[in-house]
Amino acid sequence: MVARVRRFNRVVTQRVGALNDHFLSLGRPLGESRLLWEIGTEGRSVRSLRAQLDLDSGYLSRLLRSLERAGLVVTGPDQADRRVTVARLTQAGLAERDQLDRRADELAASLLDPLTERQRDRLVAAMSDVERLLTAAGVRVAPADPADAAARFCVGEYVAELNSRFDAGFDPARSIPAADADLRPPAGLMLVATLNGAPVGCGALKLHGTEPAEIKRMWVAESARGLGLGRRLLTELERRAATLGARVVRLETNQTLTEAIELYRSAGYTEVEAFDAEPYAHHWFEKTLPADAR
Amino acid sequence: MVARVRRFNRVVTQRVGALNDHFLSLGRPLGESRLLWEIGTEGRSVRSLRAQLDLDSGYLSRLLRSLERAGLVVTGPDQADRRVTVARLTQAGLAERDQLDRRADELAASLLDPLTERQRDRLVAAMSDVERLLTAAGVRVAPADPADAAARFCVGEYVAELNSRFDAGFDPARSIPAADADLRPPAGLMLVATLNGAPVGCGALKLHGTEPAEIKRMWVAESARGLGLGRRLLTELERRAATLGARVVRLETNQTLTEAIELYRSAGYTEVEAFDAEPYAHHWFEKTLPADAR
DNA sequence: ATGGTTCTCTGACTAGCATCAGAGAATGGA
DNA sequence: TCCATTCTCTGATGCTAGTCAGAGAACCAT
Repeated sequence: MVARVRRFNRVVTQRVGALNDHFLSLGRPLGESRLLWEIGTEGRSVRSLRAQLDLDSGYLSRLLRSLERAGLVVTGPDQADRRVTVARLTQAGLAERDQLDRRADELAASLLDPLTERQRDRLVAAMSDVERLLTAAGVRVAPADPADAAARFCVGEYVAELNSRFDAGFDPARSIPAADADLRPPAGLMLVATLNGAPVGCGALKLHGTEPAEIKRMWVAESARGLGLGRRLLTELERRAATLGARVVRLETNQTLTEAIELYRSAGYTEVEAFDAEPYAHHWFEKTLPADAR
Repeated sequence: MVARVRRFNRVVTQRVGALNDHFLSLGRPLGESRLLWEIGTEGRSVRSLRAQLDLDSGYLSRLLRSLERAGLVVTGPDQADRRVTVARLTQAGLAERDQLDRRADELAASLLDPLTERQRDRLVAAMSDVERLLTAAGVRVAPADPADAAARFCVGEYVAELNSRFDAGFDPARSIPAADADLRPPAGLMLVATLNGAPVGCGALKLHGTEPAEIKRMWVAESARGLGLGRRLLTELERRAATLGARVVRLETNQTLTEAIELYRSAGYTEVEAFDAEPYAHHWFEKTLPADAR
């Protein structure tokens, strides 16, 4: 299995990676081209570019200066926060970015070109699988403090989504509360999933000693669905609940969250009588954790 | 379709490419590590390294000098041709190469690690597909002179294979000859397929004006089977035969070449009476070229 | 207002990757 | 034997990528 992955790595870096770099440099250093691309049509703050491309601030500054000298970029202070510099593409910069776009299309087409129709279809299908699964493999799940920016972001998205999906909206003040302290060891814990540094999912646990633990705040970003992330978060929460003493985990959910309900059922949860008075819940589930996980 | 390929390129170069580079440099410049790897356990001539890695001779020399200084490599003149330098790994060099090997395994494992069993199986299956099809897309098919080294190599392999597969061996002297001149414009032509510079297949055409053209010397290297290369060569030969005036193409083959017979049938060839006295043939095929190809 | 923090920029520097020109040894064919 | 060619190496040189330290402006909480 590992040998197959290595073969894949070799072939792909040779055929795609090298070509990619070569195609995307239009007589310009690769770093500059990449930066030009990432600035995008709308312009971006230097701050966010630095975070995403993971570049040294001095280095990035120099790259920008070089693009500016070439007349492809203009920079200026951000209105809201004048420490922040915003970079925007000029007409010439936009034109060059378009050209990069076209080159990338050509590169992709050149990969497909020598193949028959059927081979192309199979290649594209296989590429989609690989891309999806590599993305899934790139998601990191780790405990986080509920007050962290990433955790806050996730919970905010979670609330917003419930509010848009529940028939009568969702007001967290009316729901059974889960304060930060409840989701922080030793009372509980919170897991946050990140992809390339951006938060894309979360899940939390309220512990009650050997009494059933409660699963809370299960959320997966729109962009990260179909990667099996919900199941991964759920499995990880169960594992941690078990090692922290729980023999049973339970949770409640709303009837509009059909994919979540499906997940719980397929993960071995069974529906039980209401065990609390959560006003937004229609279904209550619980699962006895396997003995070997405890 | 192109957009999907581009997504794939982005995700893969990010997750595989970058990691690859990072993993494979053990405190040593990437170029040196790669060179160390390519020298292999058996040692290689500087000449072949330069050809494969496509490096400047001065640059390569410097890299070798650096590895030599580090005690990982020894170089010496080749016995057969004392202009050529042969590089061999020392014990230390072999040990470092082993370590690179292990790192590459780790990298591959780290890609699979966060996934479930099922996801891994799917990922590996999709990777195999992508790898196979990208390899297929990397094969270049181009006309070549029958006297070129690559063409000679292919025909040599072709003869060797027939000799090993035919029940009574194969002696080209007893077969109907096809001299270089017959396979060179305007009398005919020869196509050679190469993968990363190495010849992996061939096919030839003997033209007879508007009379049926003959297909000869169809061969695909063991290592390049399953890529649809036989079909691609055949299609390309037919196309060229049509543009050069032929309305029909024909060929003869031996009963032991079952996959070739299958290819001809599925490509629309029908079996006909013997049209020549080729002693090694059991089946004679012909195909009328579609009018729009002429 | 003040002190700590955030953000960007400049200067100084290093390592790596690469190319070109030319020298010198070995080879092979006329 | 001689001349063209092949092969490798050294020297000179330039660009790219990236790091580190520190300065100065803007911001924010107190």
